[in-house]
Amino acid sequence: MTSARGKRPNASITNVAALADVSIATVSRVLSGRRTKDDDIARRVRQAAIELDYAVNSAASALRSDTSNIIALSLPATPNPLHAGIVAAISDAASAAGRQLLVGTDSTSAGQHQRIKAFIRRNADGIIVLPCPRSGTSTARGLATADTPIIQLFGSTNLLRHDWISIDNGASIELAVTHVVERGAHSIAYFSDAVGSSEGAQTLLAFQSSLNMLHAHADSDWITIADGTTQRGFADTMRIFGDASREIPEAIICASVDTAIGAMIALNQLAIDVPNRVQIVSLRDDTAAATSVPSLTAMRAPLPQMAAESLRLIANAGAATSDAMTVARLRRHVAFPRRVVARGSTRHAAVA
Amino acid sequence: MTSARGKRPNASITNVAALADVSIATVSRVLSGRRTKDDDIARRVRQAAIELDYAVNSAASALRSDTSNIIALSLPATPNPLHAGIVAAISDAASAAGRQLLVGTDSTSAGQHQRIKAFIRRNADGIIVLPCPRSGTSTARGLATADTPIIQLFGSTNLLRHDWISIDNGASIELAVTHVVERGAHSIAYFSDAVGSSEGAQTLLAFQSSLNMLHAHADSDWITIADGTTQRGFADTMRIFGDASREIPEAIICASVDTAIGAMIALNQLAIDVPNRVQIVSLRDDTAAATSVPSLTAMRAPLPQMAAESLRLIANAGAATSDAMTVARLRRHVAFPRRVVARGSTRHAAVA
DNA sequence: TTGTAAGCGTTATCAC
DNA sequence: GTGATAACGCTTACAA
Repeated sequence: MTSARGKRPNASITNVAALADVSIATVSRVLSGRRTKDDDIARRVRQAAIELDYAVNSAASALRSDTSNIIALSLPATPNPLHAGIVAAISDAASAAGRQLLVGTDSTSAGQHQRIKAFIRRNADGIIVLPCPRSGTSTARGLATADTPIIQLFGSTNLLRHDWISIDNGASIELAVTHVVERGAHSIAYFSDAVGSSEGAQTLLAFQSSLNMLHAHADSDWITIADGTTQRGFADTMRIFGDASREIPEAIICASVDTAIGAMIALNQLAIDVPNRVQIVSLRDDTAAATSVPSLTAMRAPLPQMAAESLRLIANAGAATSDAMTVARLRRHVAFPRRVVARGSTRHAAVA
Repeated sequence: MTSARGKRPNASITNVAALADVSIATVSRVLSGRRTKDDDIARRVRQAAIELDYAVNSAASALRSDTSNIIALSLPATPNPLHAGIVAAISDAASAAGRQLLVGTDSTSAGQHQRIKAFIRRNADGIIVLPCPRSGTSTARGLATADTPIIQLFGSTNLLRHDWISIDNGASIELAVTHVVERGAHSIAYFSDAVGSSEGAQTLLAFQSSLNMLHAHADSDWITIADGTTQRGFADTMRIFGDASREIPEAIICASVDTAIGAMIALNQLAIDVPNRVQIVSLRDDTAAATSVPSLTAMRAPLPQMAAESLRLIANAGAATSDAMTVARLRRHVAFPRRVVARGSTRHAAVA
């Protein structure tokens, strides 16, 4: 029955001002950091705020100052396992910047367009969009005039006509090839998945040129293009490694974790040692990679960096528009390579 | 260069009132549905709103009416593939109820506690919490007094002392057993994962009692408890099905998709037909289940229903508290069984 | 540096 | 049922 228990649910700035014996303007200035001095007044205000368990009313703050401290994220509704990591990374970055995260999912680009407009109405500080597949250019038009910064995250082409943060697939596979070559592999198989023509072709090209650059080679039938299933990895591996009379590659690069695990099961059946006889790298990562035996070396998108960069672009966009106004701003494009997470399916790096 | 291009970015209720030649109070009433008549005035107001591309300023609305139209969701930061589906389901349900979704991720229950307090400060209409593993009871205490409804979603125990929506594991496995028995299986293997003692034990018990009830049986070494990896499914299946001199089960129930796929690869190696000789069901679903060959019958949590129920509980909580006030409200617990998604690894249902 | 006071756009209250 | 008007809690000129 102490007074602490019956704490008033929502104290307002007026209560704090009264308790600290200053004006509400001073309270606002101290708590928002617009008043830098750390004297007795500042201390009294902060003390009063703590005592009353005060926190600014975000609705009032948003109404008056026209800034919501909200970052919005539009996702495709298709439950992609990567989405969970993306949401977590952006949530973290937003929290670090003192902002909250509004999320919406839609299954069509038209729905996504509506969603983005709703975000703009909410006066979000910035909007991050993972475009739905085959999102038409229609998405871009109606949003061009809005002054809320919009960032496209991922996607194989710049569907929205805005700043774009994506994955550098060419650099990623070059890193994968480098990883196994540095660990002693001279011959490499590549189990590609047949993602959209341009992206898949580009990655394949980068694989070939990485081989040349690093003096490694691949027989033509070591490069297969199919789905990303476990069975496919198993079948391709059985075919390529099952014939004892032929040369076998010293490493496999797989487009998916499932394919890599299928390959590992097949190699285990054939009594071919991983990683000493054959090394395996997956271009994607997920929880199964860490739990397999041996654990699977895999690449992952640097989500925290990509999220931080998104927020940085959003923050800068505000400055840019106030400067350039009606002049069309340059669209920025930042592409990150995936990072290698070294695990048990590749060897320790050779000491030169 | 039409006037449409230069459309004023944010028209306010005053502009709409002027254009419709009514008072702002009437505009508010018409657009918020508090005025039911559909006469000329209502039409004029709606027309004017469309013409000006007007949408209410949510900050002002939230400030004045003390209701934010925001649902908040707190997730563990660990990137669980299920999270993507959960976010999508809740986003859909929230959109259907005219609300937006605020999301925060945290890796500790302490962080989650802070997050929830921030959501309460944002004046969220309701908060949905997926508790972090081993979240202590500390999470519950400080939040008990808040009148913002809080719902726990998933989790194996009611960590928060609030309404709770979860999965009925016993009913789920009973449905799985029924599914294969109805399709002709009399003997069933179970590849369990060793999730937390209570939940795992409970599911195992339900498996046994389902067998009894449906007159099916399982040899004791057909029930294995291990991790959920593909390799484990492969190894267990090779062991149980590889000895031609022994009886083999007519169905396998697997705790994970990966394990089920490992089993399917093994059966394929052993030239045992799926689904005609052996049927397979996974207790979880993911994208790999649909793409395997044959595709994998799997169970999934009814996320749309669970999300809708969450919002229903939140909506009702408002009514309940205004009635009961200081009286401790009864905590509600709703448990949904997973649903079977029938695919190619089980047969067509036998016609009785 | 501080306090005073004017709004931000909406909904609630009150007369009519 | 409608319209004038007062609030909601905060930020920000502007005056002291």
